[in-house]
Amino acid sequence: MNVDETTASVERAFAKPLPRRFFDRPTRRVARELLGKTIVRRSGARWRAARLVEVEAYLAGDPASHAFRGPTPRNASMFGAPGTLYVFRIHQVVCANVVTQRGEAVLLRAGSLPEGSSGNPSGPGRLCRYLGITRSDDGIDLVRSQTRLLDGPPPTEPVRTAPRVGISRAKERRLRYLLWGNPWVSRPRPWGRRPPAQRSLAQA
DNA sequence: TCATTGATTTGCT
DNA sequence: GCAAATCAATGAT
Repeated sequence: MNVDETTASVERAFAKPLPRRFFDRPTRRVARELLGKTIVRRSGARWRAARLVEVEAYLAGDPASHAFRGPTPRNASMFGAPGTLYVFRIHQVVCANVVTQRGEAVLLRAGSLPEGSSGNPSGPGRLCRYLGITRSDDGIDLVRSQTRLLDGPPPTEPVRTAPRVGISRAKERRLRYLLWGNPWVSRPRPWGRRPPAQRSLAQA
């Protein structure tokens, strides 16, 4: 889905979300392939969308995962069907994950804005704030609800991995996936002071 | 019931 | 770059 599309074409795309089998695959693969996909939230004729530019994988047996110690009231939706949304609160902020296989999920860390939209979806909390995701969205089905993931053209930027952000355990695992050079990737950005290529600025 | 901790963000130095 | 904000889920007592 592209940034300058009309509501009509959003509706068309909305009718064909990523199928459940997309999510029911090894989590790292889903994470990598979620880059460039678009998350859309619709309420009536209004909609908001972001093209994912940064995610993190949380795996079974992963001490950094909320599911590491098994199901609890908070993480229950991580054990739901593939394509379930897992929303949790951290400090004063909510973050959203896409459930893949049982007890595993992909944290949505940052997106880029459709042309003409304003907001700041650069960061897990900011992305949820931009999309209007709240705790009450925990457990919704991304295949059938008014919040969906839509396919799109493959990213032009290279996909790179990096250590995950803000965790205290399993810090060394490179389970953060991002579009290299994309200005919407949240901090810390793995490239330096300046963007690695002018070309990537066109992706904003 | 109590203490600890955190998949963040913001603002200040 | 670093620390404070701020609160509920979680695990320990």
